[in-house]
Amino acid sequence: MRYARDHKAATHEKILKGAVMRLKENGSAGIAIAELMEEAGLTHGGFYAHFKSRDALIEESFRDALDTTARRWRARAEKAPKGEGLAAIVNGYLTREHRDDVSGGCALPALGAELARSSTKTRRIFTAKLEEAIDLVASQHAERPTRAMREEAIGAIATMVGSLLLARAAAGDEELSAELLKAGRKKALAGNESRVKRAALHSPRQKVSR
Amino acid sequence: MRYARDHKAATHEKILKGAVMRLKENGSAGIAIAELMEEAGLTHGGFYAHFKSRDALIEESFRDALDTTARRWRARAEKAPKGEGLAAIVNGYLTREHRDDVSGGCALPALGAELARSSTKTRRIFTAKLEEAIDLVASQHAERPTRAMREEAIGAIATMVGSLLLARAAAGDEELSAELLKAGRKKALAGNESRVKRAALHSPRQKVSR
DNA sequence: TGTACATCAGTGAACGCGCGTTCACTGATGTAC
DNA sequence: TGTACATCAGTGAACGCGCGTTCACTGATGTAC
Repeated sequence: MRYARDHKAATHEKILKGAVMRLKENGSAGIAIAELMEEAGLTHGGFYAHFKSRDALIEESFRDALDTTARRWRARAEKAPKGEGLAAIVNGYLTREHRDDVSGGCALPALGAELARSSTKTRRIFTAKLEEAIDLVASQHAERPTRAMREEAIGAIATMVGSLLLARAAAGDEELSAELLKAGRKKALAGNESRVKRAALHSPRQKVSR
Repeated sequence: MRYARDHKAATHEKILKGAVMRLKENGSAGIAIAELMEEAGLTHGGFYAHFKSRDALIEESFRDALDTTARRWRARAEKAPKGEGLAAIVNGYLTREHRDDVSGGCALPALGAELARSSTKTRRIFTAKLEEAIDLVASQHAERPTRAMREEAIGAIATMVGSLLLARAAAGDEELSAELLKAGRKKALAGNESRVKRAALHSPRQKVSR
């Protein structure tokens, strides 16, 4: 072969990652094959050696974005000290940095509306990943999970996603946008005051990978 | 003139309302002029007697969607009995009916991600309307608004928008989707238990116009 | 009251551009003998 | 070890389609006289 054994897989990955960034940043309409291939250092004709069609690429991009997002939630939770997992997740999520990093950030605020109109298959992947995230957030409490804790976890996730979505839309108004992040952190963590140090609410700038 | 005095304005409105529905349902990429005009009973060429360009139509559609959304929040709050405004807003918002009515529903979960990448002008309209909604929610308490109440209102709105967004994306899994709505209602109203009858949480099916 | 002209929302053919997709071809490397 | 052939990621011209936009034209009504 002309290239190293894993050369093709690497090119596939390169194209895919570019597509994921564009997908989150501009939606599926923002994915243009020629542009994507040029960015990967190739010409547009070669695209079809890697993907069956543009639609297939988009589907794979959704899947990859959701996978990556779920993996990050897990990593963040595992890294956090016992009993402070939720605060670590929330305070790592609702930051200015995450708000300003649409292409690299969480898939849910960026893709939620498009997910709602995507294929059944893609939406099944979404619900599976969301269940993972719910379990993960619910299990941040020391005790064993209960129905009430599951409900609380769902509410916290919804609050996080909604806050980030609105904070991004309001990004032109820095003050309002910052308020959205702060109120979101407080709301997402409300109901957990007993466990969470109030101080955590005031140190949202901590370095946490997304 | 060939038509009634307000005929042109009526046609303009008809095209616009169709565009708003498509915008919320499929995003700006879902707006096709020929299709839109056909639905309005006209041929595509006539479009330019009403709008300068497709982009101008999209901008006006964003504005109209945000206006309508703000107007509805106000109407719902005014209709509600004193002291139960927040519950009325939340329980009218997080319903299956609203979840399933993307084209007719709230603009924020449907357009949030696109708003983030729209023109400065459009985003300024958004922040103004959001401020209205915040004031409205914050003023649902009997007392006079405080900073803490403003923060709580922002958190409640973020929770509502996030819940609806995720409930729509999860619509294929009816159980999970219903859980998202329910947990969202609870979370949005948390911190207001003293004022809100717990019963309100259990009657989300009430008829409330959106 | 009647006639000529101006107006203008709407028509529908035509244009042009972007973009996804196809396809014959390239050329470096691996494999068979 | 050397030669012929197969492989296949990548090239780039070409095709075709959808769609936004333009434009000359229509025809019913209002207005001027």
